Parts: sequence; C-alpha cells; structure tokens
Amino acid sequence: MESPRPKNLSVCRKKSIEELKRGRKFASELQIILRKCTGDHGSVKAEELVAKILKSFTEALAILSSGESGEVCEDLATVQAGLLCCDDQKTEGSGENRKRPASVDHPIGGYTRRKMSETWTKITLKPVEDSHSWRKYGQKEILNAKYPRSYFRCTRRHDQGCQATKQVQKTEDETPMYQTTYIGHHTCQDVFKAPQFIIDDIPREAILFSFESNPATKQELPSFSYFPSVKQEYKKEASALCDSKTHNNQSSLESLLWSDLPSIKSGPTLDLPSTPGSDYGDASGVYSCTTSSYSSFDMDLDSIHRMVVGSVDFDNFWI
DNA sequence: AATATTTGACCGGG
DNA sequence: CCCGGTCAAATATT
Repeated sequence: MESPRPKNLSVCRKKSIEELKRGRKFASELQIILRKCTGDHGSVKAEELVAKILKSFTEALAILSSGESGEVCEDLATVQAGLLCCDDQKTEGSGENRKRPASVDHPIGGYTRRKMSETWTKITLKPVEDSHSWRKYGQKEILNAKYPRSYFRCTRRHDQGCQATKQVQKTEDETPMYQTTYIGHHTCQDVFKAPQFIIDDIPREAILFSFESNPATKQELPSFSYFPSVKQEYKKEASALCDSKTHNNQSSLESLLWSDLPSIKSGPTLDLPSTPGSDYGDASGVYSCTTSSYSSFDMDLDSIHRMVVGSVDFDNFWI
C-alpha cells in the first residue's frame, strides 16, 4: 500500500473518473427522459433506480477524486462490499443422495457443490494473471449475460486436494472487463516456482471486491517443502514459460500487464507483440496455466483484503 | 500417451 | 422447473 505508485495508475484513475463522469451524465439524461415520459404517474421504481445510479456514480467519483494513493481499491471494495451479497452459509452436507457415480474426487458419490467459501472478485481490463495453475472445467451461458462464464479449478485438486476455484466472466460494458471471482483459498503449495516472473496476481488497474473472509484459512504462504507426487501438471508448470501456447498467452498477457507495471518489472524483458493469436472474445479463451511467486504487490492486496473485510467470523475450512 | 479443453448432461437450490 | 455449478466423455493439443 505504500508501494510506489506507477504513473499509469493515476492515468488509470483519471480514465476511470472520465468514464464515471460519462456514466453519470448518461444517467442524468436518462432521468430527464424518464421524467418527461412518465410524468407524475410514472414508475417510481424507475425513478428511484436512476437516482440510485446517479448516487453511485457520484460516490464513486468522490472516492476516486479524493484519495491520492492506492485507496481506490479499498474504498471501492468497501462501497461494493455492502452492495454485493455473500454466499450463503449452508453446510453442504452429509445427507445427500446423488445418482452420479462415485469418482476419485467424490468417493462418496455425486459432486460437491461448494458453498460457504470465501469469495472475492477482481475486475480487470484483461483476464487476470495470477500465481496459480488453473484448469478449466466448465463454461456456462448465464442468463441475461452476453458472454459465457468460465469455471476453473486448481490443477492441484487431485494432487493436493486444493479446492480453490475461480470463475471468469466478461462483462458487457462499453469497455469490456473481465470479472474474476475466486472461491476458496489455495491449500496447495507450489513446488516449482518460476523466480524470474515475480509478477502478480493482479494488474494494477484491478478493482478488488471482497465479500467474506476467514483469515484462518489463509494459507497462501510460500513454502519450500517438496511435494513427492510430481505429475505432469507440475512439469508443465515448471516449463510453462517455455511452452509455446502457454507462452503466447502468458507473454501477451504479461506484456500487457507489464505495460502497466513498469516500475516493478523484473526478470527477462518480454518484448513481444501484444496478444499474438490470443483470443479474448470472451472468458472462454482465458489462460489456464501460470506460475510465479508471491510478490509484494500480492501481499499488498492481501493486506487490503484483510483491511476491507476485517475479521469476519466465518467457520469454513477446506481441510 | 498424457494432459487440457469443450460441451452436453446431471444435480441441487431457489 | 429454471438456473448456475459441476462432472465426465469426447475431442483437441502437446
């Protein structure tokens, strides 16, 4: 949080302010139109809605205009945390009878539908590049959403029983963003790190929303212990940076990210054309395999995360 | 051959 | 019954 603030971030903020101003202007116009059209007998709800939209824009603008440094994320998170709801806390229980045959994952039968897990959301201009390996396991058309939602799980699910998942969905804004919802924390440990890529998790322009927290589950600490079951996924991860396809996606992403993170760039220079053959048409084209260590920026966000949500007493454990 | 992604089906909550 | 999350067979990729 006290990390030096790249110029690009303030540029980003200015852009955000511009965008919000435009949004507010449009909402204003809509309000006028609404009043003209509906008159006195008009829809009160619609009016209320417009008023709320306007208020949101105003507040967001106030937040962005006031703070000088990285408080943007916190403030927005705080604002949004109140608006967005949390997962329910129902236990997924023992008393279920499912037809689906038992699998390695779910020996008892059926599959586990994850609830009561900590979730947090990032909204970024580009698909989020984070420090874990993900494997896509599904994609769904979502009602009233233009783009499908992609579902990812940690590649270490089988190895280490890591239950972390994430969902990526492209928003339908004027300038489409990628909303990445993380569900649950990684309980896995990186075996092969790629020290030359100490990036991280989130592009600077990321907006972090936190909904729930259970600090007790925080286990994302670097570890040097060696895990015996080294399977293909590890190898792939270890060589991810040399892997052609992954390399393409990653490099393009990274070069984009780096363009926003010039001050913390480390390791080899990636001087590649942006988005060579990678398709960001929707969330379905999203990367899956990445690796890196935890950066100070990651820790910063983690701190922010803690600050935002405080210590909510929430009893969920993966293990 | 091993691993990743796609995609339709299944499942459960609301 | 609808919708969203997950599974797993089929297919693609490496």
